[in-house]
Amino acid sequence: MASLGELERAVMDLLWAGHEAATANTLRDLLAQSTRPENGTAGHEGKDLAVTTVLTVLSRLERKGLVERERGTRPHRYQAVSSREDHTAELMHEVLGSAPDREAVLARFIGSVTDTEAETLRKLLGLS
Amino acid sequence: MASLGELERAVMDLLWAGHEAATANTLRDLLAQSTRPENGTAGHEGKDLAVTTVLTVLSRLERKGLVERERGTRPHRYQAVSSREDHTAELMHEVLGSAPDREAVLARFIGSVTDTEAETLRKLLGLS
DNA sequence: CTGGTACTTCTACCTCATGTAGAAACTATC
DNA sequence: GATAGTTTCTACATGAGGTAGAAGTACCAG
Repeated sequence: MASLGELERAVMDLLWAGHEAATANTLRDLLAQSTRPENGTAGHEGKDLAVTTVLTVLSRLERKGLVERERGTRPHRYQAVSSREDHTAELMHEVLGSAPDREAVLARFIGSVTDTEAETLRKLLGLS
Repeated sequence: MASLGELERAVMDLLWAGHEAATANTLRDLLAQSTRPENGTAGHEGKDLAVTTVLTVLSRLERKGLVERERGTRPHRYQAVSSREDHTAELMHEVLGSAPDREAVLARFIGSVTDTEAETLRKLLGLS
């Protein structure tokens, strides 16, 4: 249950930006941002979607457990449940988890990581 | 372009088994195996699918670049393009690749790996 | 060579996820 | 209470994946 659609991902990108800034976005916020072309990442740039479209997507993301919605306030506030990094790492674990031979997979995985990243990993594992 | 359906995965499981044994499977082989209940992993256990169903799935897997088909021989022979481990590792890279802050993701990822696996990683990284 | 059997290709249908949005219900405010 | 913004419900279109029939193709037995 991992994959996101294009629009879903775009919305998550906005929410993840808010997550870093510890901001809970309202629907209006999101719409404003999505129209702004600077938001390259957000894909769907300036596509001028209907309000309800974004709402629907937010509901679906909520159902998927990726978004939390504050229903108390009047314009509801939406926020990503976890950071983009956490989410991605979790995804990686999901992918890895389905493998019978996890260690073999890890070996391959490590094999094709950039040098910088290998260095980072060494540090994290207390190797240097 | 990563995800596989349930049946697609089941078929890949069979083909991956063949990959280890360097065997190119025919349709008949696959059908025989899929009916065999020992093949827990294969899911879809003994579901007795129509021949064409499996063929269709194989075609789709071929289109996705996961399966290679020898068209020369009469019963065509099918085989996984890469091992399950390679494929999984590649998937992990795909997931990681979409992240802007790869190193942060790796940090989280490493944080939730079993001790044994951490040890494996140390070995792998120590050598390179 | 000829028919039957096995194999392959084409086409099709169903369901579900996702993108998209209108209609209606709701709420705060003037 | 009318109005404008917000939220919910409902709905349709498209594409992926599961499933398989019908028809075409190839190969062996006789």
